[in-house]
Amino acid sequence: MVATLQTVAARLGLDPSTVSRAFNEPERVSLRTRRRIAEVAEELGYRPNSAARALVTGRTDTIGVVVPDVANPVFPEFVKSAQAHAWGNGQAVLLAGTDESPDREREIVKRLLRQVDGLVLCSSRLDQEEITDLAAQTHLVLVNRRFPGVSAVLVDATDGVRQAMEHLVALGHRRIVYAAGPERSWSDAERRRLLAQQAERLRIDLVVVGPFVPTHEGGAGAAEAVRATGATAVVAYNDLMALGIQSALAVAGVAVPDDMSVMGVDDISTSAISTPALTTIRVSMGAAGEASARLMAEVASGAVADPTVVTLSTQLVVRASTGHAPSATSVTG
Amino acid sequence: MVATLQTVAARLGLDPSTVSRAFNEPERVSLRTRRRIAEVAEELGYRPNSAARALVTGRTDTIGVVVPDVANPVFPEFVKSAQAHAWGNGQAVLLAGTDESPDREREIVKRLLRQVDGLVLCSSRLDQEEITDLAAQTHLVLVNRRFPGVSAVLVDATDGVRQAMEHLVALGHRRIVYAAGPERSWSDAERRRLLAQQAERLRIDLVVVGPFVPTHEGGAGAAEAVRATGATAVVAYNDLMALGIQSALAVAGVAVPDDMSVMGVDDISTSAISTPALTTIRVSMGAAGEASARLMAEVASGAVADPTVVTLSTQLVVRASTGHAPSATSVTG
DNA sequence: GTGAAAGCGCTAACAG
DNA sequence: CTGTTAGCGCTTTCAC
Repeated sequence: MVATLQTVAARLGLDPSTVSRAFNEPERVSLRTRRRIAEVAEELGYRPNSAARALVTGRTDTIGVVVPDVANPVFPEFVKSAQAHAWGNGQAVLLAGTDESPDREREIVKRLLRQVDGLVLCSSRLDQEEITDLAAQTHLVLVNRRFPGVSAVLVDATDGVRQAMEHLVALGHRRIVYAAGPERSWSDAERRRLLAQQAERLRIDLVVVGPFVPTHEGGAGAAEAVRATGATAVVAYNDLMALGIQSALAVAGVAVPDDMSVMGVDDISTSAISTPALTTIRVSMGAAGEASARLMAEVASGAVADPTVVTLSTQLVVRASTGHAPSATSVTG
Repeated sequence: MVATLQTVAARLGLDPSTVSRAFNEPERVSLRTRRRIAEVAEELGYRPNSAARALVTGRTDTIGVVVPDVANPVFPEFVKSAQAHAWGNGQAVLLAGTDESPDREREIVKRLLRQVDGLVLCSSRLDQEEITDLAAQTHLVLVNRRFPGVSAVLVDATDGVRQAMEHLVALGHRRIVYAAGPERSWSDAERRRLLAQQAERLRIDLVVVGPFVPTHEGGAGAAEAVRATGATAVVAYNDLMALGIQSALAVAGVAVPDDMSVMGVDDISTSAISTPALTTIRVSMGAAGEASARLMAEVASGAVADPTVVTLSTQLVVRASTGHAPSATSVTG
């Protein structure tokens, strides 16, 4: 038999409402009663029933976090940070993974919708119309996707991409290939755009191959196409792919960075300890998680939620995989 | 204005209970009415209010998953699998990380207790008394910890450890060091026990150093102590530590596996692509996640929940980090 | 400073 | 097959 407010109240000859107040508006209850209540509540092991509370207040103190793939190394850091900060704001986190499937994402969002105060959607693949619809029904924070009128946490790869391209050009590369990620991804489109812009500015060739599945395997599968372009350096959609490309190149007898420089995006923990260590454009997913949680907390506090866009900057981390200049024979420029 | 059962019912001149039945016990409602309800519900965008449902049914269709560290590479796979399977069973997953702190774990459990149908506790550091208490209040599944009368998913390292020790002995190692993990960890105690047992059986020396923090940094910090033992092979509490040890040994000019063999436990994804690739005792956290979700689903279905213990076996994966025999000079046996 | 009463949205007997 | 009724545990006016 679980203790409820009524149990506690009855035990003290009080009304449930008083006990409720003792927890929610302590200043409106005399110190003496408050203490007696605290004591009995503790003794009975009273814990508030969140469903009952949610039913009357309309708030669940829970947010939903939806990511494409929980096991993809970029997300754990994001989820960890988001969870920790949400918790600090009194919110629990419902986590779900879409397996990169829009259908699944739709289904998840639909089910989660009414049991959370807000939804954080990472790299959402939903249609514009669906996003609009959703934004009307709940508080929404988009990560890695920009949408008019909706709060978002965006990674601005401008700095990182500029540094990356300048780095490669300084090393003597004149033809660079981008191994693209998921077709409908906002991040991918953004990276293409920035790379093209820098390539033009620096007057070098940029060629794109893909799309590829943004995993280690996807990268391994991309290696052949990458080589076929005749480029001396490859920038992959993310570190996982870059690592996969490195592995496949190693198997094919292509030396990194001597025959081909490799670069990723994210700076997942493995990148620092791979061989060769991977040069990468660092994205702080922890910061992204924190920002998401903060936006959600503002929303929950009932603040007038003007859509807010938080932009996180990126930075090049140079490691061994782009360490040397390309060998003379492979330079085309 | 959000649509409720009442809204839908009113629109059709029906009673809310009929609409409720249309969703929960469709066979008790005529096809015609059911269709009209479906149509209006769709049109109004009706979504059930889970708080209201939970309040009356007593079930939240949500389970809590508590892990020490969301970003620790062993857990994402676990969480992913648990979430996916729980979802398949109609349950959402509330995720929380304890930061390896018992106090935080206590606090989390306390808050989650009344908003879930059950709790999956990974590597819990709670006191025995607290576990007993908790088991009385909710459905409990322990992962990596055995406790009388409580369902659990356990990793049986027996096979893996035996294979590991035989492998090392076959390579000529006669003195092996175990770099221990967290003091209060059931897994750590278990690994010590099994290693000692095998060492005795195989008549070789086993020495233990630690405890260390079970991270890459913790491993790096352990390297010196490991060397000081004069052992020719080290088994670390987990892959993260093993990788850290490898890094630190490399810096110190100790060749792996020539001067020292290194072995971990878990087979996290990084282990396969580190240099040298890490020999490890593979633990399938995905299987553990699935098993946890299954136990929780049984519990939720109201089945008489005899405590069930699921045991997962382990297997040695040999890679380069134990590839050679120890060099002659360093063999003591 | 505390009590009384109403109701959040839904389900679960029980009637009809 | 459908309507009626009651109530889950809590918060929130409104009285006193």
